[in-house]
Amino acid sequence: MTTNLNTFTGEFSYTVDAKGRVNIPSKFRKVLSVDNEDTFVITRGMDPCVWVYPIVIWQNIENDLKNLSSLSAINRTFVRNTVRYATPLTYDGQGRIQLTTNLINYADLGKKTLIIGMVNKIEIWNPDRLKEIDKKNMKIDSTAYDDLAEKIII
Amino acid sequence: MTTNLNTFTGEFSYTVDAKGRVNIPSKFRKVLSVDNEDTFVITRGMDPCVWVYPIVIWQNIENDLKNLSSLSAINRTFVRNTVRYATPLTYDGQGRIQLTTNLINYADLGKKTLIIGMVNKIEIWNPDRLKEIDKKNMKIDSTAYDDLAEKIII
DNA sequence: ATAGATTGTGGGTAGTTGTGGGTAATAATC
DNA sequence: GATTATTACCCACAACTACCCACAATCTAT
Repeated sequence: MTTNLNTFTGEFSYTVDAKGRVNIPSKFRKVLSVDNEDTFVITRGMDPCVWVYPIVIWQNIENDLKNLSSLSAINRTFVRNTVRYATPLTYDGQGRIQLTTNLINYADLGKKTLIIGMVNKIEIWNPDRLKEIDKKNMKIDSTAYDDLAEKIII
Repeated sequence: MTTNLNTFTGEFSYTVDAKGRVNIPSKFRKVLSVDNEDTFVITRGMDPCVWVYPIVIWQNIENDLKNLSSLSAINRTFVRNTVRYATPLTYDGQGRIQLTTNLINYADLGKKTLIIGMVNKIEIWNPDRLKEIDKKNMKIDSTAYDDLAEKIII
């Protein structure tokens, strides 16, 4: 195996069927480490899209959250908003996951979708929504990347 | 089993029936470890909602409370308010728990409820009360999350 | 180039889940 | 002790979900 496990790159276009199922690209399923047992966690993205995590990656987040005391109001809000829309699900024999209506509405998903590898997670987009965001981001001054330049060498 | 035991995520909407029963989402019942013997402890949340713990998790909390010295007035108040409204209960053949009138009143529960997985516990909300809290929390300065950001990478 | 395997998409069916209500056992009240 | 209220357990049913099969399009390898 050459490729990194649980690491996703590339863009694919797929359809959401009448039952709310989408295919996870076979390239992504192939790099899923076996301890995931074919299971992802889907949740709201920070942008209007669906985020899909391999479950073993998500469990690290859960474990961190467990250590936050509920005596603090900020902690409670943070935990609630983080896990509120998160659902673990296993893909079926054809490699599809069943989306929740809540997330379909949030990401405004129709029939046509774009599935994008985001290194440690996957994003599912309505192509139109993504186009809008892309247009908005064109205006970002390139100096905005300067901070990142210190952290990442490309 | 892939998913963490006694770990709850996601948001579900359910109804409280005329007898004061609510369904525990089947996804939550499935991740309950067997040593709970289908039993939860319900109590007042710190927010205006009902908290539902797997009984084995609650027992850990009780043990922590035992270690708080009653010499301190704050400790005494804290212990009293924490355990005062706590009731263990088992779900019926259809997966429902019977709420107490005390907690229904406290959380102002009507027919429609939202059940939210909060990792190590479950919250039962009146949707309107939650909307209010959400609105209030929108105003939280985002710097308030900075401390959390250092502990948790999403 | 062709055969075989894989992949994406659609649909059917049996089992599960959420919700309502009924009845018998238990507890509370007078 | 008799009567009423409350709780626990059971049955019913519609809606939904998980699982299975089918098939065309694409890819892989000889």
